[in-house]
Amino acid sequence: MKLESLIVSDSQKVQNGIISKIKELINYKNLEPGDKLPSERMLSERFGVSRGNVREAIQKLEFYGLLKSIPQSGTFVANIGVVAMNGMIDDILRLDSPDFKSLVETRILLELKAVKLASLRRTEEYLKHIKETLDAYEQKVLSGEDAVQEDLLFHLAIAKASGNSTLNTFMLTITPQIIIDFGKYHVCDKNQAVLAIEEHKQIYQAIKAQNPDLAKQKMKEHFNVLYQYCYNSKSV
Amino acid sequence: MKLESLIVSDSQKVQNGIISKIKELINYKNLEPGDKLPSERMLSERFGVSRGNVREAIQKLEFYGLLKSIPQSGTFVANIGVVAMNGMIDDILRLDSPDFKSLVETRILLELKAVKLASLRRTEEYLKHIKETLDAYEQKVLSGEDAVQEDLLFHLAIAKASGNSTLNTFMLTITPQIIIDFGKYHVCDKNQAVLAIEEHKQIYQAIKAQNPDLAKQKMKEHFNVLYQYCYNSKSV
DNA sequence: ATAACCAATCTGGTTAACCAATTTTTTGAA
DNA sequence: TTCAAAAAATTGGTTAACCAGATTGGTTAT
Repeated sequence: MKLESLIVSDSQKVQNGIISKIKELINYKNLEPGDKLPSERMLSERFGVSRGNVREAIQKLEFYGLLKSIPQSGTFVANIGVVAMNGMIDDILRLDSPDFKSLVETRILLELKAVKLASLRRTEEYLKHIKETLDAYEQKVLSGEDAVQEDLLFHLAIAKASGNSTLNTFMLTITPQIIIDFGKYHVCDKNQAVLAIEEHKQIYQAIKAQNPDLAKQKMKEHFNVLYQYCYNSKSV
Repeated sequence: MKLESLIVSDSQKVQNGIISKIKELINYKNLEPGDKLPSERMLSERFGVSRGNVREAIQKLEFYGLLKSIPQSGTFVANIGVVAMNGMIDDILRLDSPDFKSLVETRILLELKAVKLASLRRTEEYLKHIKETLDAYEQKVLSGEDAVQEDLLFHLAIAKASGNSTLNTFMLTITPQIIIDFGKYHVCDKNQAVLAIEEHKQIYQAIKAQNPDLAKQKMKEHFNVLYQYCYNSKSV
């Protein structure tokens, strides 16, 4: 699954259509966990679409854990009942494109947790990595250059140090979209970049000192501009 | 991106190899944002792999916002500098398979936020949907049947009511894996399922009353068994 | 009657050929 | 010499043919 591209393309629509058809088929045939789906070829013929389209739809459902393809054998309904199957497919079909507000809101949630965990769990190696990204950011800003990338890498380094692989993955997922929107809305200016150097340093020091509450507090302050931008208030 | 399958397959390895090669190429040729990558055919020949493999690798990097393919034109480096590009590709290559602990830890984080947001933002329609899943769960448990699915749908209904599409997507992403692991470790027994009915009702009432703090508190209590399981302590 | 075996068939996965749109090069008239 | 128009080459996307392994049903030897 992708955290879909923001534009709902035509192929997206046909894919959703196929997913709906597969859902109907599972209900109609009363397929239960472990049952085999008709072959890709049969599905493509029955639905009147190409086999590639069917494969894409199956892969998407496989990503969400609803189906399981086994080579040279078939595609099987995962170990999940028809009720949850229906509910989740409906959810998947109605997945909204992520809006900027929800992206930022979620980013803040993830980062505040990540910085706490990083404070508790950081190894010397990860701490060193954070320090490197910190220095790189400072150097870039002080030389007057744009440092959006280095800022990003500092935050990703913290996520990596959190020791939570799921958190890290999610951060990697939303970061590119955040960057794109940041560029679009011109959130960062030079002045803020200079101020952020000190904020970054304080966050780093708190992580180094293994003080999770302080680290979270400093990260919160660092995000104030984002809060303002999205909610027009200092706290949520 | 997928939140990769837990087994690192062979094709996974060759894909990571190709991603590494693409990274080296970008560095070697000093490609900057907007520059065009060599065509898929040239890359497949240069790397000695099939064009399909190259396409997969490109699509993965496209998912993380690092590349952008334009039909009948070419594949381009996204509007992100070489520094962030290198850092993010390294992160992507080193992405760990999500372990159960990090999944649960992240799930709790997401749900506690979701239940607060749902309390604040729930519409009558979403509230009704939550109520439906609540009743379905109760009925299933009281009739002595397994109700893992209905439990899941209750939690997903709350995520949907949070009004945060990114949060909702992430919940959908980790839920299947949680279910699989739950089944594996036999976390839920009949007794807990009955107790959970009351907990669900209290959560629902708090959301209905638009009391975010109470809702979060009740959700926290509901998760106590998970905390115990993962940390051997009642709170984190 | 049963178990072992084998070949025909069916499966998802992979590869190569094809397509339409785009870009680049060529061409020829002004 | 210039520039527009057309043709050739290149692009990512799509489709159809092919592959190796799993399944299945029938057959045969025990």
